[in-house]
Amino acid sequence: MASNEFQPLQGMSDINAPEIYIWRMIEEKARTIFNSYGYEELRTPVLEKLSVFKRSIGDTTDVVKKEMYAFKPGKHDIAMRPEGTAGTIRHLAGRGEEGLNARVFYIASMFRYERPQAGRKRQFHQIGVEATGEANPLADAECIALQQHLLEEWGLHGSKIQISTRGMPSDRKPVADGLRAALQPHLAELCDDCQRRIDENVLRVIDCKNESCQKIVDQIPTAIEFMSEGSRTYLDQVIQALEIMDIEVEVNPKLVRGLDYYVHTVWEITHGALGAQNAIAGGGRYEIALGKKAVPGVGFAMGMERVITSLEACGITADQFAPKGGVWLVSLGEAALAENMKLARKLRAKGVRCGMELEVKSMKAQMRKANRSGAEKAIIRGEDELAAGTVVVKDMNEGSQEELSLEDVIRDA
RNA sequence: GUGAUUGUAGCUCAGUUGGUUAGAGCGCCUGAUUGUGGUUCAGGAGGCCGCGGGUUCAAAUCCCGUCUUUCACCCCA
Repeated sequence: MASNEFQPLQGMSDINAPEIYIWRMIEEKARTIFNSYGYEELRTPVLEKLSVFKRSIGDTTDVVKKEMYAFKPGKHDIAMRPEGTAGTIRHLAGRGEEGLNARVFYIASMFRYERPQAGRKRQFHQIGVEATGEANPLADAECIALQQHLLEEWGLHGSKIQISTRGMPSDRKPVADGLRAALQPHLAELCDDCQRRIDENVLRVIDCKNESCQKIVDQIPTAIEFMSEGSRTYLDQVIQALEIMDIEVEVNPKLVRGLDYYVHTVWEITHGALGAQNAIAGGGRYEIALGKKAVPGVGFAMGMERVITSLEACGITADQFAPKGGVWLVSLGEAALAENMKLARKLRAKGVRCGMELEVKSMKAQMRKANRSGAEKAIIRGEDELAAGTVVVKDMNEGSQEELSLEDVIRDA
Protein backbone atom coordinates (compact mmCIF):
# COMPACT_ATOMS: atom_id res chain seq x y z
CA MET A 1 0.00 0.00 0.00
CA ALA A 2 1.40 3.34 -0.99
CA SER A 3 1.75 6.13 1.50
CA ASN A 4 -1.04 8.63 1.89
CA GLU A 5 0.75 11.09 -0.37
CA PHE A 6 -0.26 9.04 -3.34
CA GLN A 7 -3.74 8.10 -2.24
CA PRO A 8 -6.83 9.85 -3.47
CA LEU A 9 -9.12 11.47 -0.94
CA GLN A 10 -11.23 9.36 1.33
CA GLY A 11 -14.07 7.67 -0.49
CA MET A 12 -12.66 8.45 -3.92
CA SER A 13 -10.70 6.21 -6.19
CA ASP A 14 -8.59 6.15 -9.27
CA ILE A 15 -10.00 3.85 -11.90
CA ASN A 16 -7.30 2.34 -14.05
CA ALA A 17 -6.73 -0.63 -16.30
CA PRO A 18 -7.83 -3.33 -16.21
CA GLU A 19 -10.87 -2.19 -14.17
CA ILE A 20 -11.50 0.58 -16.66
CA TYR A 21 -12.45 -1.96 -19.33
CA ILE A 22 -15.64 -3.01 -17.57
CA TRP A 23 -16.54 0.67 -17.17
CA ARG A 24 -16.10 1.16 -20.87
CA MET A 25 -18.17 -1.89 -21.72
CA ILE A 26 -20.99 -0.63 -19.51
CA GLU A 27 -20.89 2.87 -20.99
CA GLU A 28 -20.65 1.76 -24.58
CA LYS A 29 -23.58 -0.63 -24.32
CA ALA A 30 -25.61 1.96 -22.45
CA ARG A 31 -25.05 4.59 -25.13
CA THR A 32 -26.16 2.19 -27.84
CA ILE A 33 -29.33 1.23 -26.01
CA PHE A 34 -30.19 4.81 -25.03
CA ASN A 35 -29.86 5.71 -28.67
CA SER A 36 -32.36 3.01 -29.62
CA TYR A 37 -34.90 4.48 -27.18
CA GLY A 38 -34.39 8.00 -28.51
CA TYR A 39 -32.39 9.46 -25.64
CA GLU A 40 -29.73 12.11 -26.27
CA GLU A 41 -26.65 12.51 -24.12
CA LEU A 42 -26.45 15.51 -21.82
CA ARG A 43 -23.43 16.74 -19.89
CA THR A 44 -24.20 19.29 -17.25
CA PRO A 45 -21.64 21.01 -15.02
CA VAL A 46 -20.52 19.30 -11.82
CA LEU A 47 -21.23 22.54 -9.95
CA GLU A 48 -24.65 24.12 -9.65
CA LYS A 49 -26.16 26.82 -7.52
CA LEU A 50 -26.96 25.33 -4.16
CA SER A 51 -30.59 26.34 -4.65
CA VAL A 52 -30.93 24.00 -7.64
CA PHE A 53 -30.50 21.05 -5.32
CA LYS A 54 -32.36 22.51 -2.37
CA ARG A 55 -35.50 23.18 -4.34
CA SER A 56 -35.71 19.88 -6.18
CA ILE A 57 -34.25 17.27 -3.86
CA GLY A 58 -35.67 19.05 -0.80
CA ASP A 59 -33.77 21.03 1.79
CA THR A 60 -34.83 18.79 4.65
CA THR A 61 -33.42 15.64 3.06
CA ASP A 62 -30.16 14.24 4.39
CA VAL A 63 -28.65 14.41 0.93
CA VAL A 64 -28.97 18.18 0.96
CA LYS A 65 -28.65 18.83 4.68
CA LYS A 66 -25.50 16.91 5.47
CA GLU A 67 -24.09 15.17 2.42
CA MET A 68 -23.29 17.94 -0.01
CA TYR A 69 -19.95 19.38 -0.94
CA ALA A 70 -21.12 22.98 -0.75
CA PHE A 71 -19.03 26.14 -0.64
CA LYS A 72 -19.00 29.77 -1.53
CA PRO A 73 -15.99 30.81 -3.60
CA GLY A 74 -17.59 34.12 -4.63
CA LYS A 75 -20.99 35.63 -4.21
CA HIS A 76 -23.05 32.50 -4.61
CA ASP A 77 -23.51 29.33 -2.63
CA ILE A 78 -22.69 26.48 -4.94
CA ALA A 79 -22.48 22.74 -4.59
CA MET A 80 -21.16 19.68 -6.35
CA ARG A 81 -24.01 17.57 -7.67
CA PRO A 82 -25.10 14.74 -5.36
CA GLU A 83 -27.37 13.31 -8.09
CA GLY A 84 -28.16 13.95 -11.72
CA THR A 85 -31.83 14.82 -11.91
CA ALA A 86 -31.73 18.32 -10.44
CA GLY A 87 -29.15 19.66 -12.88
CA THR A 88 -30.75 17.90 -15.82
CA ILE A 89 -34.13 19.44 -15.10
CA ARG A 90 -32.52 22.82 -14.51
CA HIS A 91 -31.12 22.51 -18.03
CA LEU A 92 -34.36 21.26 -19.62
CA ALA A 93 -36.49 23.90 -17.91
CA GLY A 94 -34.31 26.50 -19.60
CA ARG A 95 -35.06 25.08 -23.03
CA GLY A 96 -38.71 26.11 -23.03
CA GLU A 97 -41.29 23.97 -24.79
CA GLU A 98 -38.63 21.70 -26.20
CA GLY A 99 -37.33 20.89 -22.74
CA LEU A 100 -40.76 19.83 -21.60
CA ASN A 101 -40.81 16.95 -23.98
CA ALA A 102 -37.28 15.68 -24.00
CA ARG A 103 -35.35 12.50 -23.41
CA VAL A 104 -31.81 12.78 -22.14
CA PHE A 105 -29.29 10.51 -20.49
CA TYR A 106 -26.09 11.13 -18.59
CA ILE A 107 -23.08 9.18 -17.41
CA ALA A 108 -21.42 11.24 -14.73
CA SER A 109 -19.68 11.55 -11.36
CA MET A 110 -21.74 12.44 -8.31
CA PHE A 111 -20.47 13.61 -4.95
CA ARG A 112 -21.78 13.03 -1.47
CA TYR A 113 -19.92 13.68 1.73
CA GLU A 114 -20.68 10.48 3.62
CA ARG A 115 -18.74 7.78 5.40
CA PRO A 116 -17.72 5.26 2.77
CA GLN A 117 -18.89 1.67 3.04
CA ALA A 118 -19.75 -1.22 0.77
CA GLY A 119 -21.22 0.24 -2.41
CA ARG A 120 -20.85 3.78 -1.20
CA LYS A 121 -18.21 6.25 -2.23
CA ARG A 122 -17.90 10.00 -1.91
CA GLN A 123 -17.33 10.29 -5.60
CA PHE A 124 -19.42 7.74 -7.42
CA HIS A 125 -20.82 7.36 -10.89
CA GLN A 126 -24.33 7.19 -12.15
CA ILE A 127 -25.91 6.34 -15.45
CA GLY A 128 -29.28 7.97 -15.58
CA VAL A 129 -32.07 9.09 -17.86
CA GLU A 130 -34.82 11.67 -17.62
CA ALA A 131 -37.90 11.84 -19.83
CA THR A 132 -39.99 14.96 -19.42
CA GLY A 133 -43.59 15.45 -20.46
CA GLU A 134 -47.10 14.65 -19.37
CA ALA A 135 -47.47 12.21 -16.53
CA ASN A 136 -48.26 9.00 -18.34
CA PRO A 137 -48.07 5.54 -16.78
CA LEU A 138 -46.74 4.12 -20.05
CA ALA A 139 -43.72 6.40 -19.80
CA ASP A 140 -42.95 5.03 -16.34
CA ALA A 141 -43.30 1.48 -17.60
CA GLU A 142 -41.09 2.12 -20.60
CA CYS A 143 -38.47 3.62 -18.33
CA ILE A 144 -38.39 0.44 -16.26
CA ALA A 145 -38.27 -1.60 -19.46
CA LEU A 146 -35.26 0.39 -20.62
CA GLN A 147 -33.50 -0.21 -17.37
CA GLN A 148 -34.19 -3.91 -17.47
CA HIS A 149 -32.92 -3.97 -21.05
CA LEU A 150 -29.64 -2.42 -19.91
CA LEU A 151 -29.13 -4.99 -17.17
CA GLU A 152 -29.77 -7.79 -19.62
CA GLU A 153 -27.38 -6.35 -22.18
CA TRP A 154 -24.63 -6.05 -19.56
CA GLY A 155 -25.23 -9.66 -18.56
CA LEU A 156 -26.46 -8.94 -15.06
CA HIS A 157 -28.60 -11.69 -13.59
CA GLY A 158 -30.29 -12.07 -10.24
CA SER A 159 -31.60 -8.56 -9.77
CA LYS A 160 -35.07 -7.75 -8.54
CA ILE A 161 -37.31 -4.83 -9.46
CA GLN A 162 -39.54 -3.49 -6.71
CA ILE A 163 -42.16 -0.91 -7.43
CA SER A 164 -44.47 1.27 -5.40
CA THR A 165 -46.07 4.69 -5.51
CA ARG A 166 -45.45 7.85 -3.64
CA GLY A 167 -48.89 9.15 -4.63
CA MET A 168 -49.70 12.72 -5.55
CA PRO A 169 -48.64 15.67 -3.39
CA SER A 170 -52.21 15.86 -2.09
CA ASP A 171 -51.83 12.30 -0.78
CA ARG A 172 -48.90 13.14 1.47
CA LYS A 173 -50.90 14.37 4.41
CA PRO A 174 -53.60 11.67 4.43
CA VAL A 175 -50.89 9.01 4.16
CA ALA A 176 -48.81 10.43 6.98
CA ASP A 177 -51.86 10.99 9.19
CA GLY A 178 -53.25 7.58 8.40
CA LEU A 179 -49.99 5.78 9.14
CA ARG A 180 -49.46 7.71 12.37
CA ALA A 181 -52.95 6.89 13.57
CA ALA A 182 -52.46 3.22 12.71
CA LEU A 183 -49.10 3.08 14.48
CA GLN A 184 -50.22 4.98 17.56
CA PRO A 185 -51.58 1.95 19.47
CA HIS A 186 -48.23 0.17 18.96
CA LEU A 187 -46.07 3.13 19.84
CA ALA A 188 -44.45 1.52 22.85
CA GLU A 189 -43.39 -1.53 20.83
CA LEU A 190 -41.48 0.47 18.21
CA CYS A 191 -37.70 0.84 18.35
CA ASP A 192 -36.16 4.07 19.62
CA ASP A 193 -35.40 5.32 16.13
CA CYS A 194 -38.96 4.75 15.02
CA GLN A 195 -40.39 6.52 18.06
CA ARG A 196 -38.53 9.54 16.74
CA ARG A 197 -39.29 8.85 13.08
CA ILE A 198 -43.03 8.57 13.60
CA ASP A 199 -43.16 12.35 13.96
CA GLU A 200 -40.26 13.38 11.75
CA ASN A 201 -40.72 11.05 8.79
CA VAL A 202 -43.31 8.39 9.31
CA LEU A 203 -42.49 6.68 6.02
CA ARG A 204 -39.14 5.69 7.46
CA VAL A 205 -40.90 3.58 10.07
CA ILE A 206 -42.29 1.53 7.20
CA ASP A 207 -38.87 0.42 5.99
CA CYS A 208 -37.21 0.14 9.40
CA LYS A 209 -34.83 -2.80 9.46
CA ASN A 210 -35.80 -3.76 12.99
CA GLU A 211 -37.78 -7.01 13.01
CA SER A 212 -40.20 -6.05 15.75
CA CYS A 213 -41.04 -2.83 13.92
CA GLN A 214 -41.64 -4.83 10.77
CA LYS A 215 -44.14 -7.05 12.59
CA ILE A 216 -46.14 -3.99 13.53
CA VAL A 217 -45.90 -2.48 10.06
CA ASP A 218 -47.22 -5.73 8.61
CA GLN A 219 -50.33 -5.43 10.77
CA ILE A 220 -51.33 -1.93 9.70
CA PRO A 221 -52.58 -0.82 6.28
CA THR A 222 -49.95 0.11 3.70
CA ALA A 223 -49.28 3.70 2.67
CA ILE A 224 -50.95 3.02 -0.66
CA GLU A 225 -54.24 2.24 1.07
CA PHE A 226 -54.41 5.80 2.36
CA MET A 227 -53.97 7.27 -1.10
CA SER A 228 -56.58 8.67 -3.42
CA GLU A 229 -58.30 6.60 -6.07
CA GLY A 230 -56.33 8.45 -8.76
CA SER A 231 -52.95 7.54 -7.32
CA ARG A 232 -53.88 3.90 -6.95
CA THR A 233 -55.21 3.75 -10.51
CA TYR A 234 -52.01 5.29 -11.83
CA LEU A 235 -49.92 2.58 -10.17
CA ASP A 236 -52.24 -0.11 -11.52
CA GLN A 237 -51.82 1.23 -15.03
CA VAL A 238 -48.03 1.10 -14.70
CA ILE A 239 -48.20 -2.46 -13.46
CA GLN A 240 -50.51 -3.45 -16.31
CA ALA A 241 -48.16 -1.95 -18.88
CA LEU A 242 -45.27 -3.90 -17.36
CA GLU A 243 -47.30 -7.08 -17.54
CA ILE A 244 -47.99 -6.50 -21.22
CA MET A 245 -44.24 -6.14 -21.81
CA ASP A 246 -43.63 -9.27 -19.77
CA ILE A 247 -41.47 -7.52 -17.20
CA GLU A 248 -41.46 -9.08 -13.78
CA VAL A 249 -41.74 -6.68 -10.89
CA GLU A 250 -42.64 -7.02 -7.27
CA VAL A 251 -45.07 -4.51 -5.85
CA ASN A 252 -43.69 -3.48 -2.51
CA PRO A 253 -45.74 -0.83 -0.73
CA LYS A 254 -43.02 -0.61 1.91
CA LEU A 255 -40.55 0.75 -0.60
CA VAL A 256 -39.63 4.26 0.44
CA ARG A 257 -37.69 6.73 -1.65
CA GLY A 258 -36.55 9.76 0.17
CA LEU A 259 -36.12 12.59 -2.29
CA ASP A 260 -38.86 15.19 -2.19
CA TYR A 261 -39.45 15.48 -5.92
CA TYR A 262 -41.00 12.04 -6.39
CA VAL A 263 -44.69 11.72 -7.24
CA HIS A 264 -46.53 8.56 -8.24
CA THR A 265 -44.35 5.67 -9.36
CA VAL A 266 -41.12 4.89 -7.56
CA TRP A 267 -38.97 1.81 -7.97
CA GLU A 268 -35.73 0.26 -6.99
CA ILE A 269 -33.61 -2.54 -8.39
CA THR A 270 -31.68 -4.58 -5.87
CA HIS A 271 -29.04 -7.27 -6.16
CA GLY A 272 -27.97 -9.84 -3.62
CA ALA A 273 -24.25 -9.38 -4.25
CA LEU A 274 -24.26 -6.00 -2.55
CA GLY A 275 -24.06 -5.33 1.16
CA ALA A 276 -26.42 -3.22 3.19
CA GLN A 277 -26.67 -0.81 0.26
CA ASN A 278 -28.29 -3.36 -1.98
CA ALA A 279 -29.89 -1.05 -4.55
CA ILE A 280 -28.10 -0.89 -7.88
CA ALA A 281 -30.63 1.53 -9.24
CA GLY A 282 -33.51 3.72 -8.27
CA GLY A 283 -36.05 5.62 -10.23
CA GLY A 284 -39.38 7.26 -10.23
CA ARG A 285 -41.73 9.87 -11.52
CA TYR A 286 -41.20 13.38 -10.26
CA GLU A 287 -42.30 16.92 -10.55
CA ILE A 288 -39.70 19.61 -10.10
CA ALA A 289 -40.64 23.26 -9.74
CA LEU A 290 -38.12 25.74 -11.06
CA GLY A 291 -39.15 29.37 -11.26
CA LYS A 292 -42.74 29.41 -12.40
CA LYS A 293 -42.39 26.12 -14.18
CA ALA A 294 -43.18 22.70 -12.77
CA VAL A 295 -41.43 20.13 -14.90
CA PRO A 296 -42.95 16.64 -14.84
CA GLY A 297 -40.76 13.76 -15.71
CA VAL A 298 -39.71 10.21 -15.08
CA GLY A 299 -36.22 8.86 -14.76
CA PHE A 300 -33.78 6.56 -13.10
CA ALA A 301 -30.21 6.43 -11.94
CA MET A 302 -27.98 3.40 -11.72
CA GLY A 303 -24.92 3.29 -9.50
CA MET A 304 -22.08 2.16 -11.73
CA GLU A 305 -19.89 0.93 -8.89
CA ARG A 306 -22.76 -1.16 -7.61
CA VAL A 307 -23.56 -2.47 -11.07
CA ILE A 308 -19.93 -3.54 -11.42
CA THR A 309 -19.97 -5.32 -8.06
CA SER A 310 -23.09 -7.20 -9.15
CA LEU A 311 -21.62 -8.03 -12.56
CA GLU A 312 -18.53 -9.46 -10.93
CA ALA A 313 -20.78 -11.70 -8.85
CA CYS A 314 -22.20 -12.93 -12.17
CA GLY A 315 -18.71 -13.79 -13.34
CA ILE A 316 -18.40 -10.80 -15.64
CA THR A 317 -15.06 -9.17 -15.00
CA ALA A 318 -12.97 -6.39 -16.45
CA ASP A 319 -10.24 -8.51 -18.03
CA GLN A 320 -12.80 -10.06 -20.36
CA PHE A 321 -13.02 -6.67 -22.05
CA ALA A 322 -9.32 -5.84 -22.16
CA PRO A 323 -8.12 -4.93 -25.63
CA LYS A 324 -6.09 -7.63 -27.30
CA GLY A 325 -5.10 -8.87 -30.72
CA GLY A 326 -3.11 -6.93 -33.26
CA VAL A 327 0.61 -7.23 -33.73
CA TRP A 328 3.86 -6.65 -31.86
CA LEU A 329 6.90 -5.48 -33.77
CA VAL A 330 10.21 -7.03 -32.82
CA SER A 331 13.32 -5.14 -33.86
CA LEU A 332 16.80 -6.63 -33.94
CA GLY A 333 19.27 -3.78 -34.00
CA GLU A 334 19.10 0.00 -34.46
CA ALA A 335 18.28 -0.10 -38.17
CA ALA A 336 15.34 -2.47 -37.69
CA LEU A 337 14.08 -0.35 -34.80
CA ALA A 338 13.97 2.73 -37.03
CA GLU A 339 12.28 0.84 -39.84
CA ASN A 340 9.72 -0.59 -37.43
CA MET A 341 8.82 2.92 -36.25
CA LYS A 342 7.88 3.58 -39.85
CA LEU A 343 5.97 0.30 -40.13
CA ALA A 344 4.09 0.97 -36.89
CA ARG A 345 2.85 4.29 -38.27
CA LYS A 346 1.49 2.57 -41.36
CA LEU A 347 -0.20 -0.21 -39.42
CA ARG A 348 -1.70 2.15 -36.85
CA ALA A 349 -2.98 4.40 -39.60
CA LYS A 350 -5.00 1.38 -40.74
CA GLY A 351 -6.33 0.97 -37.19
CA VAL A 352 -4.23 -2.06 -36.33
CA ARG A 353 -3.38 -2.44 -32.65
CA CYS A 354 0.37 -2.35 -32.77
CA GLY A 355 3.02 -2.29 -30.07
CA MET A 356 6.81 -2.35 -30.02
CA GLU A 357 9.83 -1.88 -27.81
CA LEU A 358 11.38 1.56 -28.32
CA GLU A 359 14.89 0.56 -27.45
CA VAL A 360 17.20 -2.17 -28.58
CA LYS A 361 16.62 -5.18 -26.39
CA SER A 362 17.13 -8.89 -26.64
CA MET A 363 14.72 -10.82 -28.80
CA LYS A 364 13.71 -12.84 -25.80
CA ALA A 365 12.65 -9.72 -23.92
CA GLN A 366 10.73 -8.45 -26.93
CA MET A 367 8.94 -11.74 -27.44
CA ARG A 368 7.93 -11.74 -23.80
CA LYS A 369 6.30 -8.36 -24.28
CA ALA A 370 4.64 -9.53 -27.47
CA ASN A 371 3.16 -12.39 -25.54
CA ARG A 372 1.97 -10.22 -22.67
CA SER A 373 0.43 -7.63 -24.95
CA GLY A 374 -2.02 -10.24 -26.21
CA ALA A 375 -0.96 -9.65 -29.81
CA GLU A 376 -2.02 -12.27 -32.32
CA LYS A 377 1.14 -11.94 -34.34
CA ALA A 378 4.74 -10.91 -33.84
CA ILE A 379 6.43 -9.23 -36.76
CA ILE A 380 10.15 -9.80 -36.55
CA ARG A 381 12.77 -7.82 -38.47
CA GLY A 382 16.55 -7.97 -38.35
CA GLU A 383 19.44 -7.31 -40.69
CA ASP A 384 18.54 -10.15 -43.04
CA GLU A 385 14.89 -9.15 -43.43
CA LEU A 386 15.77 -5.49 -43.95
CA ALA A 387 18.13 -6.45 -46.74
CA ALA A 388 15.53 -8.72 -48.36
CA GLY A 389 12.58 -6.37 -47.88
CA THR A 390 10.73 -9.05 -45.91
CA VAL A 391 9.46 -9.64 -42.39
CA VAL A 392 8.99 -12.78 -40.35
CA VAL A 393 5.44 -13.13 -39.15
CA LYS A 394 4.92 -15.40 -36.17
CA ASP A 395 1.48 -16.58 -35.12
CA MET A 396 1.52 -16.28 -31.34
CA ASN A 397 -1.13 -18.91 -30.78
CA GLU A 398 0.08 -21.53 -33.23
CA GLY A 399 3.77 -20.84 -32.80
CA SER A 400 4.23 -21.14 -36.55
CA GLN A 401 6.01 -18.50 -38.60
CA GLU A 402 6.64 -17.54 -42.20
CA GLU A 403 8.64 -14.98 -44.10
CA LEU A 404 6.52 -12.55 -46.14
CA SER A 405 7.24 -9.46 -48.15
CA LEU A 406 6.82 -6.19 -46.31
CA GLU A 407 4.37 -4.90 -48.93
CA ASP A 408 2.07 -7.90 -48.54
CA VAL A 409 2.01 -7.56 -44.78
CA ILE A 410 1.08 -3.89 -44.93
CA ARG A 411 -1.53 -4.48 -47.60
CA ASP A 412 -3.21 -7.36 -45.73
CA ALA A 413 -3.12 -5.70 -42.32
C1' G B 1 -21.94 12.40 12.82
C1' U B 2 -21.87 7.27 15.84
C1' G B 3 -19.65 2.25 16.51
C1' A B 4 -16.19 -1.35 14.92
C1' U B 5 -11.94 -2.57 11.65
C1' U B 6 -7.35 -2.15 8.56
C1' G B 7 -2.39 -0.31 7.08
C1' U B 8 4.63 -4.53 6.06
C1' A B 9 7.78 -5.20 -1.65
C1' G B 10 3.95 -3.54 -7.80
C1' C B 11 -0.13 -7.41 -5.90
C1' U B 12 -1.81 -11.13 -1.96
C1' C B 13 -0.03 -11.78 2.72
C1' A B 14 3.65 -14.06 6.98
C1' G B 15 6.43 -11.71 10.93
C1' U B 16 6.10 -15.74 17.64
C1' U B 17 6.12 -13.15 24.83
C1' G B 18 9.39 -5.93 22.00
C1' G B 19 15.82 -8.30 20.51
C1' U B 20 20.62 -8.02 15.82
C1' U B 21 21.12 -7.93 8.02
C1' A B 22 12.06 -7.56 7.89
C1' G B 23 10.33 -12.76 4.90
C1' A B 24 7.16 -15.88 1.28
C1' G B 25 4.15 -16.55 -3.12
C1' C B 26 2.82 -14.10 -7.54
C1' G B 27 4.58 -10.25 -10.76
C1' C B 28 9.03 -7.68 -12.74
C1' C B 29 14.34 -7.79 -14.68
C1' U B 30 18.66 -10.91 -16.33
C1' G B 31 20.44 -15.55 -17.87
C1' A B 32 20.20 -21.23 -19.33
C1' U B 33 26.03 -21.40 -26.65
C1' U B 34 24.71 -16.97 -32.32
C1' G B 35 17.70 -14.19 -33.81
C1' U B 36 12.12 -16.65 -30.76
C1' G B 37 7.14 -15.75 -26.12
C1' G B 38 3.64 -18.73 -23.11
C1' U B 39 6.12 -24.20 -19.28
C1' U B 40 10.68 -25.25 -16.37
C1' C B 41 15.40 -23.98 -13.82
C1' A B 42 19.06 -20.39 -11.79
C1' G B 43 20.18 -15.52 -10.28
C1' G B 44 18.71 -10.33 -9.30
C1' A B 45 16.26 -5.69 -8.32
C1' G B 46 12.56 -3.74 -5.29
C1' G B 47 10.46 -1.90 1.77
C1' C B 48 10.72 6.04 5.73
C1' C B 49 6.78 -1.80 8.24
C1' G B 50 0.75 4.66 6.47
C1' C B 51 2.41 9.38 8.97
C1' G B 52 3.75 12.16 13.65
C1' G B 53 4.78 11.92 18.71
C1' G B 54 5.78 8.90 23.21
C1' U B 55 7.59 4.55 26.43
C1' U B 56 12.25 1.56 26.27
C1' C B 57 19.11 -0.11 26.36
C1' A B 58 16.08 -1.76 22.06
C1' A B 59 9.59 -0.75 18.49
C1' A B 60 6.91 -3.48 12.27
C1' U B 61 5.56 -5.29 17.35
C1' C B 62 3.51 -1.40 23.33
C1' C B 63 0.81 3.74 24.22
C1' C B 64 -1.36 8.46 22.16
C1' G B 65 -2.71 11.33 17.98
C1' U B 66 -3.62 11.63 12.79
C1' C B 67 -4.64 9.94 7.85
C1' U B 68 -6.40 5.78 5.23
C1' U B 69 -9.04 0.78 4.32
C1' U B 70 -13.10 -2.24 5.20
C1' C B 71 -18.00 -2.89 7.53
C1' A B 72 -22.52 -1.36 10.00
C1' C B 73 -25.93 2.70 11.76
C1' C B 74 -28.19 7.33 9.70
C1' C B 75 -29.35 8.01 4.70
C1' C B 76 -28.93 6.75 -0.28
C1' A B 77 -27.24 4.76 -6.35
